[in-house]
Amino acid sequence: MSADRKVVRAVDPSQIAKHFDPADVQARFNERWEEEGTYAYDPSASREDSFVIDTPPPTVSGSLHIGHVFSYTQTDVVARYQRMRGKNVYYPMGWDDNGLPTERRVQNYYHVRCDPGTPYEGGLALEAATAKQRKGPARLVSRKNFIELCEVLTEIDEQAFLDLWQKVGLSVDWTQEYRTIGDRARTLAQHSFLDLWRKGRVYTQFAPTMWDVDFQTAVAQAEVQDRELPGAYHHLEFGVEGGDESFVIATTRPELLPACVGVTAHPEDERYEHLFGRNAVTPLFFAPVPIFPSELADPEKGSGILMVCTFGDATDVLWWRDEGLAMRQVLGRAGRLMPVRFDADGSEGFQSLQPDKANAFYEQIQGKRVKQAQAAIVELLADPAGSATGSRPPLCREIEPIQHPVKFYEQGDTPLEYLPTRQWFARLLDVKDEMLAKGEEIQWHPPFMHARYRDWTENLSLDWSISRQRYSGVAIPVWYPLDAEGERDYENPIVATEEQLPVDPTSDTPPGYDESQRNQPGGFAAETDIFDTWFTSSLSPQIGSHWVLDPERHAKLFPADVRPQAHEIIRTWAFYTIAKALLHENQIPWKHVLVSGWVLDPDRKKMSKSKGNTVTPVPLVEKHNADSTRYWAASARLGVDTAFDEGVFKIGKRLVTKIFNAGKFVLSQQGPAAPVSSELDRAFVASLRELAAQATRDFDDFNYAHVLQNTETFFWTHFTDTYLELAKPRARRFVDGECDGEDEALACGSAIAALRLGLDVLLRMFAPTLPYITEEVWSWVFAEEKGQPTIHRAPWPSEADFAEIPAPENPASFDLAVAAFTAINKCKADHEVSMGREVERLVLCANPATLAAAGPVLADVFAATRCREHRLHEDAALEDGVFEAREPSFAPKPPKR
RNA sequence: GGGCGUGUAGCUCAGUUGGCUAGAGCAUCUCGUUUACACCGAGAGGGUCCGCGGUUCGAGUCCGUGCACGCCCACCA
Repeated sequence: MSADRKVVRAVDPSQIAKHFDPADVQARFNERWEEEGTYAYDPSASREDSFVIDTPPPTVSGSLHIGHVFSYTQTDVVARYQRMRGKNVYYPMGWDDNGLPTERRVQNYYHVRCDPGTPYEGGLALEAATAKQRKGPARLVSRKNFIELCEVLTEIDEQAFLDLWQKVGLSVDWTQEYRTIGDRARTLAQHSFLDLWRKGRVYTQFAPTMWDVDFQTAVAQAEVQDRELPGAYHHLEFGVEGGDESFVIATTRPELLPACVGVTAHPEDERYEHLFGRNAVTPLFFAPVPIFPSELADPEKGSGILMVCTFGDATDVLWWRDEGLAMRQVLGRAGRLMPVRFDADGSEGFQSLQPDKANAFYEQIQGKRVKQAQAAIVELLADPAGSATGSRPPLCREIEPIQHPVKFYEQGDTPLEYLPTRQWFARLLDVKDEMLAKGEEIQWHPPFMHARYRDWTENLSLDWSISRQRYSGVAIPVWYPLDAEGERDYENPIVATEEQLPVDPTSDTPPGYDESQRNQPGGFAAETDIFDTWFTSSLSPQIGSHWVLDPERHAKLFPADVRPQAHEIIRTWAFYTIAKALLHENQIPWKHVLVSGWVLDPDRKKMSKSKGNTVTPVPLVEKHNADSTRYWAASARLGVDTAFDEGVFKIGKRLVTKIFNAGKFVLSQQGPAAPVSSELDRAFVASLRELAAQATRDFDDFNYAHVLQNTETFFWTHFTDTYLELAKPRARRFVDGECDGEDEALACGSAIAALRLGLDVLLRMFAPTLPYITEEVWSWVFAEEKGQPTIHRAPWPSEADFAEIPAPENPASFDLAVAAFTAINKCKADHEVSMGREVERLVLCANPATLAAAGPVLADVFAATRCREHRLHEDAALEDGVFEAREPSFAPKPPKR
């Protein structure tokens, strides 16, 4: 070897820990990454050079779930890839800490209820309620105290999430943290409202709305879900005014009988045709109500004729509106039957042909909740005195149990009711077509998720109800003028000015008024409602970009590149975010939606607290390590639900250990610095190059799982099990003192260079998924050698890594070497000798073409298998590329030292 | 009731545009251990690719149909 040849810088393996210690490595690098701002967004970079992520702000009041780790890690893998591609990655974290879920958690945690009538108590600090306290009535606290409790608890909850994110190594830029209850989010949500108001996109209306009687608030169509519940048909006999006819209706809600305002059947139903235009008489309350035909009545269902109430369901609302029926509201906002009076002329809304009897009956159900009222009215219906036709009891047939879908607020426990209330709405029905067009412009991953959005949008039937009668949230920036009688003028609300934002109408004064005029006739009154929490979170891209607060920044961050999210909230979060971007700026909010799948329990059932099959993430991440956990998450493709399998964590752990050991071996090889020149090395590099190209294509399509799988397979089968073993003897020649000639030096140097290139490229390909082990191995040599202190800012492998290296003479060289290597290993296994055992001699057989083609790499094979003497034998019967090792004789087992 | 997805080895999953003599890991069995790694290595066994029908020279892959499971949605009589 010539004297001027440089020797590669190698690590001393004794300086490296015997085993990989994840806890130490995680702590060390988390600190360093934060110090060095490894993941910081650079606001000066151009839009084209940036990659913008609209991170889902987790609902902090929800419990930590293994699904969080799963989906957020998947996004992080994409973020890390883009960063290595040289993109300036904007990767923020927001906390969704306003809205009903927060309130519900506060109510449960402290066992309190908000009561706006209770006076404020300064310095109120509560502990989590004890089991004993929970048995008693909830403590009433003022609105202000309640909101303060929300603040305190969400901060605790946010810390738990933050800890988890750091435990799994999310490469979030923590300087870009936001809260949906924070000032910026408030300002922008209120600005959104102002903009929509100016554009005529929001309006207020008194109308029947879906109402949760426990939370006592309106809810939107998107937050409603059906639950299959047992119910029962009750068959009630109705009379007909001015005759002795009767008919029987079937109802599942007999308690709404006093609210009956009409009766309907299908127009072509011969049984009831003759009744249209006449009045029916209700049992118990003797209310005369019109009988009208409707296409919506199904002759097959129940008895084919049914009662219309204010309001039993959405169809009742339609009939009530279309037929101009009376309003007889019996159900109050708290879900109890309100006091009402029946009289002969209906002057108070409740007409009855026999008011005394009607009132007597009603008194028995008044004040009861829906379920109790139902039980009570069933008893009353057995009383012949309540009959509208004669002396038979009006409940005329056995109660028939059924299972039927009932609407619930998705966070609620009691069925929803339709109550007439005043609400704010955003007009979405008239932009359906534009919404659908925007959906086409967005790339959905996987593509079938687009159908979820399209179906929901096409079937939208109500405008978006954006007001909530709650406390923790962003205030609707509106006041109402009061007339001389002190009545609110809802037609002419006073909307806040941009300069006032963020504004709280309950303490701030509307423009042109004086605080002394609050709640005075001729003065003003505050809107006390808050926004639906989605009204704020649908602005997450704009909250990140600062929107109107910083137009220059907004231009660089909006629209975002990707929105990662779960599929069950396509109809809410994705849908509303698209709506906002459309209505405000006629834009799409992001170019790609990445829809993650779910983690199912091992029996492929959805995990839920009630089933007790949830997995708590923190102990799991601690038991395995961050990289293994990330390996598990990144193994699942987008949109695919995965059964939870702890075995996958173990495989990840094994991979991490292997990377550690392979890295230690490769980087401790000392030898001449030389280019990759030997045929086997060139063939190995050629396959590595192909792997990298494929991985880049996959990653550009967000197919991180494919990249991981292919890289892992390559690492194991092409690198550690084969190439590393085949190149090992040659790489060691220098240390073994067998590198005297120039050719030997070049061959040794070639092996070391190719091993290092293999490790270097594979580390970078693993880096997005396994940030800790790759950073650790990177830090031993590459960080200094390449002048890049962190692998997470190193360039993603590209053609540039391979440009200097000549293509192999024969592209099949690598596979041929492996085939020969495998044949000799199999021979050793068949003879039950160790892989390391020396072979005195053997005969390697293959067909003539194969043998000839493998010529240039066989020396490495014989060296790796420790064959001292060998003979090649042409056997034309063997297929191309197949080797067999025959007639071996093995050296004696060396004595144990 | 409508829409979408899934169904491949005992388990968890890959299988691009139809070329498969169907793969990987785990688990099982056999063998092997001084020098990167027992958190290891070599080898073996294991499958009517959910059923049925069709298109094709050829189907795990495309079409039709049925079944099972899951999810989303739907007008509570």
